Amino acid sequence: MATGRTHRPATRSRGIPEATVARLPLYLRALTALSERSVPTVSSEELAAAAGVNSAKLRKDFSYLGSYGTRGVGYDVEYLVYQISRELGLTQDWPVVIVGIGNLGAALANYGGFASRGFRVAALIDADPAMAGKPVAGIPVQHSDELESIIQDNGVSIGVIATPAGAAQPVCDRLVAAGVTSILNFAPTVLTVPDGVDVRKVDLSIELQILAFHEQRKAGEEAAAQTAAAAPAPVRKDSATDQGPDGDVPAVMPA
Amino acid sequence: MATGRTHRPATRSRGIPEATVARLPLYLRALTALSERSVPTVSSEELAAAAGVNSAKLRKDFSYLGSYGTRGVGYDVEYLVYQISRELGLTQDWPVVIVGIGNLGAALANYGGFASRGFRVAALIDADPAMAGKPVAGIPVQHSDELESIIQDNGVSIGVIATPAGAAQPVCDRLVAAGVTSILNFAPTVLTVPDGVDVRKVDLSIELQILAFHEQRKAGEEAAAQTAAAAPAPVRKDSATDQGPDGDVPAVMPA
DNA sequence: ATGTCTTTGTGAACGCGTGCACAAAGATGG
DNA sequence: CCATCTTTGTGCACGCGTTCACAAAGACAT
Repeated sequence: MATGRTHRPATRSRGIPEATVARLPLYLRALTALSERSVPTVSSEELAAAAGVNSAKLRKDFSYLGSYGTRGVGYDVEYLVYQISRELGLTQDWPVVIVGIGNLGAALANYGGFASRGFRVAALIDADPAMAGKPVAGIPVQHSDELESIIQDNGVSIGVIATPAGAAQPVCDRLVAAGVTSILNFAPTVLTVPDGVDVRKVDLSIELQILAFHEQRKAGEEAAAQTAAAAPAPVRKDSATDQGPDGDVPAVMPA
Repeated sequence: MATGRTHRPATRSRGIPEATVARLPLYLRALTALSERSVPTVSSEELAAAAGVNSAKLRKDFSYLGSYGTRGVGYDVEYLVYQISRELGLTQDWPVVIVGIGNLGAALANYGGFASRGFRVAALIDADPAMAGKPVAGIPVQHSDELESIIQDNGVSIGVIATPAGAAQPVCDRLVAAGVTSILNFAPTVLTVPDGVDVRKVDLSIELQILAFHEQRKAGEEAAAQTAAAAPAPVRKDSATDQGPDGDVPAVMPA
């Protein structure tokens, strides 16, 4: 999972559990595919398989939205698409700004999945004056000086941060001060925001590290002890005898 | 959170809870920053603040790894960096292939966070023959025909999929058949893999939709009923009286 | 109209994750 | 060597999320 919500202790928003909200876009995507194939109805079992979840979980998720199914038949695809879209707030248009137009920012600007779901890239913003005016994905990049006016003129409430780590917090502060209340953060930093502002984080490096953990387990399930002995472990600092430079003695659990 | 693990029912890997594993990279990043500033020790309170988590949670997380702290003092930064790195499997080199060198794939290839953590981009692979040989991030792109041999020659066990949605499952199948057992998927699709293969998913569109949900709640906490009445809701299919085309009558809960 | 069959919606049990609160451990000063 | 102070490590309770299993509801055939 490349994401982690920034605290918010599972604030069950109006009775819909956070875990359910996180799955709704998944259902929506599967339903949209069915809709394009003109499939009229779908059972919880089929839809769950398409979304990669347990069917009981899916039914419970939908039960939080209301009773939208028909027993013995299933769910009306079009109707459900509309209900989920409305619940997620996708029936309205969300102007979004992307700050930091490097490789990743450019990739995001070109990403088609935004426009198709009610998200509109209102502006691309970068701190580099040389970038200003250059079109990326058909939109001219604007300089960060104009950040505040862009936010206010377009009524932007969602900001995407794709800057280097060091610039993320200052940019975040300016976005929030200008009126942004939801932030998607791609910079590898912990952002501090006031109450009432939502932050979601996408961290590519963390995802890989989690994969590496499981990979290591799979690979070294039998040869684990061997590698542990071979790797040079830093000596644990013992405050009483701490005078020489760090040695190469492998750390062993003291008795 | 831009990620969601693909089932694996919280498989507590060797006693370390999945939730803890997901936080270890966060601690590691904070610790690395401290290490660069030559800070010798850190308390759970300080480190927790830097990582953006509760200090009790942090201590419990570390307790799964062992007793690496000193009461009254805190944790030795260098020692802890090593222990977490080892636990995550970052003391060894992980060759990684990136498949699909579009905007996103190129951004990933250029992303510095990989190399700095023991991940090495072994190859860039794309299906477009016109891309073959073109250098991206200093690495020449190779054609998908060579996917299997690249995987095997380099002993790659982690693959990153940054292709369009339609190509993701076939690419995934080929990766798995060639020996890859961990996949980081950026394509907006549910991947089906055999047991023993880990899949993590990063979905930009889903993250934005979750933000939109909370944004909508914040914005329309008082004007909710109003917008619901204004939006044109598709009529619910009533199987008994289903003859005309869809009307515009707002759907209302039947008595 | 009645019976059968399918599929939903949900009550209930269970397990994981979180956070409190405190005892144990060690450092530090006199 | 003893007292005090800091900080870790963890037992415990609570709440969220998941899953099972089944009753209720409706479609459909006869």
